[in-house]
Formats: sequence, C-alpha cells, structure tokens
Amino acid sequence: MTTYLEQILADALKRLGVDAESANIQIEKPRIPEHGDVATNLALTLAKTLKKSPRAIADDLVNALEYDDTKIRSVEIAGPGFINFRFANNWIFDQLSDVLKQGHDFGRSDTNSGKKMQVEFVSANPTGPLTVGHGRNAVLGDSIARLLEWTGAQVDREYYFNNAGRQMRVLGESVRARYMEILDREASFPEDGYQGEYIRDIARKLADEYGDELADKPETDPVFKQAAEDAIFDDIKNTLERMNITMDQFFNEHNLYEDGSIDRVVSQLREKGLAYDRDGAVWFKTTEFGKDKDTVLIKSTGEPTYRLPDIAYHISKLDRGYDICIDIFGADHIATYPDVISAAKALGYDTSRIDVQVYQFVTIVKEGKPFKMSTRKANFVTLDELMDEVGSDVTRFFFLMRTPGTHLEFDIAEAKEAGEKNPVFYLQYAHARIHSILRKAEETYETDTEPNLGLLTHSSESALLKEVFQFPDAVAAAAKHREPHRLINYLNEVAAHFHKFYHDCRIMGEEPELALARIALLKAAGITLANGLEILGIEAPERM
RNA sequence: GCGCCCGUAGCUCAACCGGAUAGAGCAACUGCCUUCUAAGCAGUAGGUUUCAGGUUCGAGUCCUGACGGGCGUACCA
Repeated sequence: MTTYLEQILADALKRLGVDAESANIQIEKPRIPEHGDVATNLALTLAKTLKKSPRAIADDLVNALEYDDTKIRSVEIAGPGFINFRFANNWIFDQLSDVLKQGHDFGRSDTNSGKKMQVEFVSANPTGPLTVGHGRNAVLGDSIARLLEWTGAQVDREYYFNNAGRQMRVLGESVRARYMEILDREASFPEDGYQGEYIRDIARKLADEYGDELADKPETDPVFKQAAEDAIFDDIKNTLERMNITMDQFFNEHNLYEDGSIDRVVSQLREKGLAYDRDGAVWFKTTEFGKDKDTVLIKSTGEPTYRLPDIAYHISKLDRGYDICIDIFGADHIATYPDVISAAKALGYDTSRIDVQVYQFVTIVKEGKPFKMSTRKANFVTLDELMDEVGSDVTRFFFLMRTPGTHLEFDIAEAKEAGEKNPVFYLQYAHARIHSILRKAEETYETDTEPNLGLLTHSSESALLKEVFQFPDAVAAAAKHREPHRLINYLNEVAAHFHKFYHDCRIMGEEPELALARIALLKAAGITLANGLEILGIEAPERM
C-alpha cells in the first residue's frame, strides 16, 4: 500500500518538475481517524525548498496526482497542508486476502534483501553466569537480528569473547583456592577473586573427578581456568537457549593473535605514523582524531589493552565481507568505539559499514533500592533466576519494551509480582483469544470457503484491518532504526484494535456470510500477532 | 574539569527525518460477564513535555545556556 502511494506521489512530483528523489516522501497513519487512512506531509516538507505555501503546493500536488480509483477512494487537503488518503473498500479486501495468503511470511519485506549483515552481541567473557545486566544486550541483539532477517538480510549472530588475560587468570586462581579449601589444603583466595557460589560448584566437580590429584599442580596450571571456562560457557549457552537465542559463531579473541592480525594492525598504524613507542608502551595517536590524550595499545608489560584486539576484530569483520556490522554496546563502551572507528578508517576501511548501537544501562531495583551489581563480588541476579521466576517471555519483553537509548528501570519485585499484569500478556491473550474463537468457529462454519469481505463494514472491523496492514511497514521501521520496542508499540495497537473488535463484533451465532468474513479478519490479526511475537522471540500461545 | 546519554501524567514509559488535539500501562474512581477466554472493553481524573532563551509556517523533537540524574574520561575489561 505504502509503495503504491509513494509511486503515485513521486509521479505527481515529476509532473510538477520537482526532483522526487530528494523530496523524501513520508507516508504515515494519522493519529486521528478523521484525517484519513494514511496521510503525507509532503507539501509541508517541500514548502521551504519550493518557497511556496504548503497549501498551494498541496493543491498543485493533488491536481497533478493520478491514481487508480479502485484503490484510492478519496484524496483531500487538510490542516496546514497535509494530504489525506482514504482507501477504496475493494482494495482493502484484496489486501486482506493477500495477508491470508502470505500467512507466516506476512510482514516480510525486501528493504535489506541481498545484504549480508552481522550482529555482535552478549560478548560477555566467561567469568560468571549471565546476569540481568547482560539481558538487555542479549535480547536487543537477537531481536534486531530477527528484524533484519524479516527485511530480507542474511544475518549472522556472533559472540565475541576472550579467554586469556587477567580476568580469566584470576578466575582460575579463584577455582583453585576453592578446590584447595574443599581438600582442607592451604591456599589463599585471591584478593580480587570471584566470590560466587558457582566457583565452589566448579571446584567441587574437580574434586569429585580428580580427588586431590590436582593439589600438587603448580598454581598456574591451566586445568582450573579451563574447567571454569568450560563450565561457565555451558551455563551461558544454556541461558541463551532458554531465552530463545542461538549464536551462529563464538569468536575467540585468541584467533586474532594466531593469524597475525594484531601485529598487522600495529605495524600498519606505525606505517601511517599513528602508532609510536613511549615509556615502554605502544601508543595510538588518538589526539589526531580529536581526543585529549593518546591511547595505549600495548602496555609496557607487553600485554595489549583490550582496544587493540577490538580494532583487529572489527577489521576482521569487515574483511569477512559483511555489508553492515552491528555492535550492541552498553553505555560503558561508549568511549572506546570511536578509537576503533578511527583506526579502521585510517587503515582504509569504509567505516560506514560499522553500526554501533549503544543502549543505556539497566538500573536494577531490588527491595525498592537501586542495586549495584558486580560479577566479581557475586552481587548479581542471574538471568536464569529471573527466568525461573517470570519465564523467558516476560524477561525478553521487559528488556525490549523501552527505547534502548533511555535508562531502563528493572524492578525485580515488580517483574516477579507483575505476573499477569505484565503487558506481554496483553499481546499473548489477544492471540490466544483469536485461536479460541477459531477453534469454535471451525466446528460450526465452513471456514475454508471464500468469504465475502464486503460485509466488513463496522468501524471496529475497518480499524483493525487498517492496523494489520501497517505490519510490514512497522517491521521495516523497527529494523531501520534497530529499535524493537517500536514493534511492541505497534503490536499493542493491533491487540487493542482486536480486543475492541472482539467486544463489538461477534462471530458465533452470526449469519454464516458475516461470520466467515469476520473469521478472515480474525485470521489476519492472528497472523500479525504471531509473526510480530516471533520477531520479539516470544511465544504466541493458542491457549492461556 | 571535559565528553557522551537521559529529563514527558503520582509511578514506569510512548510519540516514526520537525507536523494536525502529547499517548499507553500501573495506581485511583465509574460502568460492562445467563452469549466466542473479564489476562478484556467503555468512561472519569491526572501535563506550562525540568527551567530560560533562540531557530520557523510549525518544537517534546533542532541550537545555546542553566539545573538534575547516569556513564565514560586507566599501561582494567
């Protein structure tokens, strides 16, 4: 529908001698039904460049407009210069049949077709279980990936991690200390060690498996770290699976050392005069890119800071041929990615292919107070614990329902109590209700006969119809902005229109002709909700 | 100090690239179940969009400044 309108408007512009390319045609559904089925503000946006009053431009546009009156019933100018369109009934009914035909694919579009994209998310190092702090990242990344798939892209989900370095060393030492404790042997717990109970679990498993065999191994023996990494990664993968998330690839930072790309980045930056030695360290000249200070790439100990592999990693992604690489970053990474971009650009890469999505932190509220989490100190609420309480649907929905760019307050008590008050049930309930009616209707009516859609004349029916048709646009808009919450807002509208329809229009007991037409509408609404929930990674139950 | 993000109803949040009368949920109040799921529907109340300027046909949205909150500003990740 949108495509057709864009087309006829572009044609009209051409007739008026206006460059349609630069005009940026926007079609939107007006808030108020009296303002038509869809509207465009085209005349208003053109007012500045054409130096004419919006009303006059709207007049010209409407005069130049040629449209198929089996599709468009009316076109009128209103307010400051909006052009409002109303659809012809037959066109609406054609669209409805089309929705039913598309079924499980309704909502897909080709705005990103042919594109190879990658979404990198979660990317938590295996030092502990995933916490609610990681939840927003995980769920955002996965739903954005799904949105992109629905707009035609081929998408890889990637988890980037590092199992070397100080963090992991301390993790190994923590496990060893607990292991020794279990054996009643002497060992000091590292000062900044990981205090969580899961460390004891890992140590206990080692003790069960090896007895005291490991006690005489040197402190630095990798067995402890390895056991921890394996166990924790198993746990993380299990958590992701519970959340409906499947990664295509786990990328170990270690690869970047092995294949020489770390060294390559340093030497190439040196060649460009952007890296130099000072005080035994290697520095990146970030002052060249407007920063106050230069940045250390390799510490005087010879160990790289995390920034260097970050740069090499992004270059690896670009080399792998992705058209777009999306990073899902928490606000704490906000300062690091400009360096990555600067470096990649300096090395000749098209950095417009890197798309960094920063989301704001989640404030955990526990017992009415903000709660500071720390993996190391084992102050955390894990995603598993949360899902034990409220399930994965509520968990996903909670993280998705707000704009990524604003702070999200997560009240544990509320999420637990919320239960049936939770807005996710509003959507699921609508879907379940639809299927409940369909089950009943199938017993009474010949639901596979061709319906006479012309009978759908009630205002609640047409409101629902028009809402359903917005679905592909809603998916595309959410994908474009990488903001799944837009889809939730849309689905809420669909559900609201459905519930209203349910209240106003009955099916069982109606004349078969009318009932069949309404069943068709019901199916279309059901398809929309089911497909939308799938993009959010949330169940669409047929019974509740 | 400097940089980035945020500030909208009592609370949690929407508002699509600057568009028509700023919307939901929760909490409060009033109606609606002998008929397809009341986890629902209809309605009442609640706002100087933190404040002060500016840009223009038009500002919650853009610019400047102030105030308030978050996150950065490491040879930590």
